[in-house]
Amino acid sequence: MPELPEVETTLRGISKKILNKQINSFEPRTEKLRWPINKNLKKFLKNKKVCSAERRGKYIILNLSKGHLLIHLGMSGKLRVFNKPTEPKKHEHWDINFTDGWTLRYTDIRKFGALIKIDTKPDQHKLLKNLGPEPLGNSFNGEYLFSVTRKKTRPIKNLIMDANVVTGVGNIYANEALFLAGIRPRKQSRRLSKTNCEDLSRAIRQTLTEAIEAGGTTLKDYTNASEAPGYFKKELRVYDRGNLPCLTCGAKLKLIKQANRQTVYCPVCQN
DNA sequence: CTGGTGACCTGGCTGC
DNA sequence: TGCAGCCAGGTCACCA
Repeated sequence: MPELPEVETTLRGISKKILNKQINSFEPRTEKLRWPINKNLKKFLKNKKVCSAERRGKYIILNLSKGHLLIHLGMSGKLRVFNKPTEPKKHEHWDINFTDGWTLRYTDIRKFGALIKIDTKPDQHKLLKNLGPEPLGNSFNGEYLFSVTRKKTRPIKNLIMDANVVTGVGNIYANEALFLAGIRPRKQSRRLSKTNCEDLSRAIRQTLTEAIEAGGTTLKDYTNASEAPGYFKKELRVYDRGNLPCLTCGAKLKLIKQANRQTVYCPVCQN
């Protein structure tokens, strides 16, 4: 579910509601999500203040008065902040309760998300230290993409979905960006021209930016921190449209399986 | 080093 | 209706 725009939308939704608040208690209701939840986390979080919140790729980092908390939403995770504690339902795996009565609650049907305490500098954590540049940042551009595609034999879609090449581009937006750039997903990375790389980096930036402005994509059940759906779905041109006509030329969109993921492209518009 | 695959987990949908 | 089988937005760990 959550790709970069959904994570960004979530972060914006929770930030102002939790900033500068002090943590009263942490209540886990599961032993583990993707990894076991650190047993010292209750103690670690007690009385800590949330100084700032930021995003790195699809990770949310809460910077505390001492230490950091790393949150990943996996495939189905959601964060919500509310001030009237309700009885936690199934799949609502943890709460961070603040001293003013507000609660940050995590819901995740598939338990692919993560909650990790970090004592050192976050960017040196093994999950973060190898991440590629932010697709919306200045260091991600055609020149960068050109340099990392040289000598790479793997398909370009696999490459841009590799978080160590560029972080935050998931399946939906990889499909969309490749369509926008007119490049076939299976094209070998090293075969991309300089122009291809410039088009693709621009397409990735544009796709993500538009999705953030729309509040993320809602496919099945994504909602933002206020439980509102995202409105980007109506903007999707290829994802989830296999065998339907291309919105540009009318040709039947190809649906293939690539790297175990649904991949859709237009055989006419993309080369 | 590079690249491909399995695994994690649950629910929803399809088709028999 | 029931149920087996397949699929899903992510990505780490492991293997060749």
